[in-house]
Amino acid sequence: MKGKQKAIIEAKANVLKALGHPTRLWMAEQLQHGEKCVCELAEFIDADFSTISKHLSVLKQAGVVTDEKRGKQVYYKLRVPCIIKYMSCVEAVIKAHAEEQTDLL
Amino acid sequence: MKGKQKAIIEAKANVLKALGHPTRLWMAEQLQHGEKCVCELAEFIDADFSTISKHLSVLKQAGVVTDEKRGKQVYYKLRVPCIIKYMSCVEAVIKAHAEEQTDLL
DNA sequence: TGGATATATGGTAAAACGACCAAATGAATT
DNA sequence: AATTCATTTGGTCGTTTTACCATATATCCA
Repeated sequence: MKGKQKAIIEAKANVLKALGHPTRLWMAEQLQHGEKCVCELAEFIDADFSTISKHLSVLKQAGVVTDEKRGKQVYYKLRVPCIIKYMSCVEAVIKAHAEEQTDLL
Repeated sequence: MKGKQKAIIEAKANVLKALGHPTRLWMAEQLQHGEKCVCELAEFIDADFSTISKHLSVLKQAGVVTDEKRGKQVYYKLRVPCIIKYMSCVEAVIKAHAEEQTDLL
């Protein structure tokens, strides 16, 4: 694989990897209808604030979200909202997979 | 978050995580137009056969691909092809992200 | 200015991951 | 039945991830 192709696929994998954690995926889904501040997200996540902050940082580094500080709070939003629309397809995967496993019983 | 919602989001994150590795993403992309056997994929990957096999196993466990043994060979295919169509959106993310970083210079 | 609030950063330990090697399996060929 | 080919599995080890705690930073309010 050539250098550029390789770089592209690595960048794409990085985006998917960033979304590949339950907490981060949940956060991204919460942002699909608009920005939220950290505290709004944190309200529903049972983890240390520092953990939440680091997850958001991973999403940001991958380019999935952008952040903006306003007053005391930092607001995050999806850079490209389609990233979450895709979830319907991901759901199709797990549904098909689950059905197959159920059929085994 | 309730048990079922939690399980769903974990399964979805698992799918994204499975695709969140350059080698595995590349493999999935190779399968977008139909099945391939392990040896066909391996031909272009510079890694041990056992490594390749384990990557395929991760994709399979996540439900992204299914496998079928025919003769001496094992053929893999995407369970739900849309999983790769989504990549255009992932690309939009990295493009937007890259542009922003370039603007900083 | 001092204190409270919101968020980020550094350190650390446990767990998960990824790559390799060696060995096992399973199907086809001799 | 023995050998070969395609793939998987088990073991090991260095690297990365994740979660927590403690501490820092930045903004607002009194």
